[in-house]
Amino acid sequence: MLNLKNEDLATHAYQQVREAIMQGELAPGAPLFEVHLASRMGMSRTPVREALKVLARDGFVQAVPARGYIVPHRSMDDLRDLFDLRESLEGTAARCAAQRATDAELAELESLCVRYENEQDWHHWVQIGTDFHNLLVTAARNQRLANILDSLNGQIVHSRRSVLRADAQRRDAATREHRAILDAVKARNAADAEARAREHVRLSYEATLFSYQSRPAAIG
Amino acid sequence: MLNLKNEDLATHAYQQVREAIMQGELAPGAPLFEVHLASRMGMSRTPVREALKVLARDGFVQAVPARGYIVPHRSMDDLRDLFDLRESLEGTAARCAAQRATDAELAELESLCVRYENEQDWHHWVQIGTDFHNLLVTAARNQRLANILDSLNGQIVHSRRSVLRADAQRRDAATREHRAILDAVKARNAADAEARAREHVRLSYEATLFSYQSRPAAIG
DNA sequence: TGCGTACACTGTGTATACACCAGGTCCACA
DNA sequence: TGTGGACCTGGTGTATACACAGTGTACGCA
Repeated sequence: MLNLKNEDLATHAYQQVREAIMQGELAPGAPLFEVHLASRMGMSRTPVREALKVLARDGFVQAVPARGYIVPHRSMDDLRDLFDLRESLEGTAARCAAQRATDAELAELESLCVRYENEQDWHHWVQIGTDFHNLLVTAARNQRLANILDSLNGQIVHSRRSVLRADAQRRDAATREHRAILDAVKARNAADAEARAREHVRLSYEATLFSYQSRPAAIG
Repeated sequence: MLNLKNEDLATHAYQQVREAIMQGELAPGAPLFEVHLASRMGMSRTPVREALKVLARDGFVQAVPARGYIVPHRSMDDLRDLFDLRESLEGTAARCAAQRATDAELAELESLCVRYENEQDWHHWVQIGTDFHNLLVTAARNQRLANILDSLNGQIVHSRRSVLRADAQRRDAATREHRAILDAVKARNAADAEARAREHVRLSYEATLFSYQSRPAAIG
């Protein structure tokens, strides 16, 4: 097959499958067949296989020995593991950002935070929150950290969205927590930035658990 | 090729290449060619490609767009990034272990720690230290965390070994630091366990930097 | 009717073929 | 002698062929 884009097919397959899982088009429990994915994306099995190997390493899909792959169900333990890691790593990101962010980045973070505080439309609000997090991680100047967080966040995007959609109190709290993180980062107070970021993740975990108790399907 | 072992060739290739890099048989800067690796390991390019893709994701090799892979040089920034992540994640591992380790694991950790404190042979001492770390991570009950730490540690095994070999004071300090971590874990004091583990990683980073200033080649 | 076996189907694991691309070399020609 | 371009070499990216494994089903036989 001719490669029309300036990007190899394996990368393309990785992004497509990952996106499909994150959007819920591929639901937990769904088996993933190389042939089907390949024909759906108009390529051969080879790049699809390579993409699936990496997705499995990241935790987006689960390898079933000699039987292929499935989209994994998220158990409560798995959710706990994901949030434990996020707490640790978002904390590190905030700490490093407090030490390393440029003034331009701080200004941009401030601007995002103000928009975050005032945005009414739910979809926009979620997007601004994501942009804020991403910029904070960029400011931490650690590409490995960014890659790991990107992968972890991709795996809980579902539960996060459904919690925030259902819980207005949590939205307000999240907004205040972002502000607290930013204030610490702007003050170049690394220890406080880390503590605030960790607290933020811990509280979202608690909200997620609470939401799960009332509506188990939300986790997915 | 017939698959004689009960393990697929891609997995085998992954382990072989990773091990070769960790042992220094493949030095930083060395180009990695699929064909050569494949013939060296007696398999075709296909499983080797898959292994390299995952190794690149882990950071063990560096993809050169359209030109293959090389064993990456570790810059000072890269070393800093690796240690920042380790500090965060070893801390989390210790915290979780303090909460979740079984009594049998605590007993085994104690036994390893005593052997660590008394071992004279350098190679054995390093091995016991590794076993101690691994058991601590196992006790944390978080497979993702274990995978990430395994990969990070694999990437700094060189500098760690060379620092410890050259610096007897650092060896003594590391021994005391392990003891402090274990005491906190045994006391089920999660916060203290995390703090001790982080301190341990921070101090090894400082020792590594110091070692680098006197003998730059040690980092590799 | 109930059970076991053979076989077709459908998937993965691996090898291989082929297109394409980058870099070096060598030769023709100014 | 210096230079430009054809071509060779050796690599990746992708498609495809083939071997093998697991599962469901249909059929034969007790």
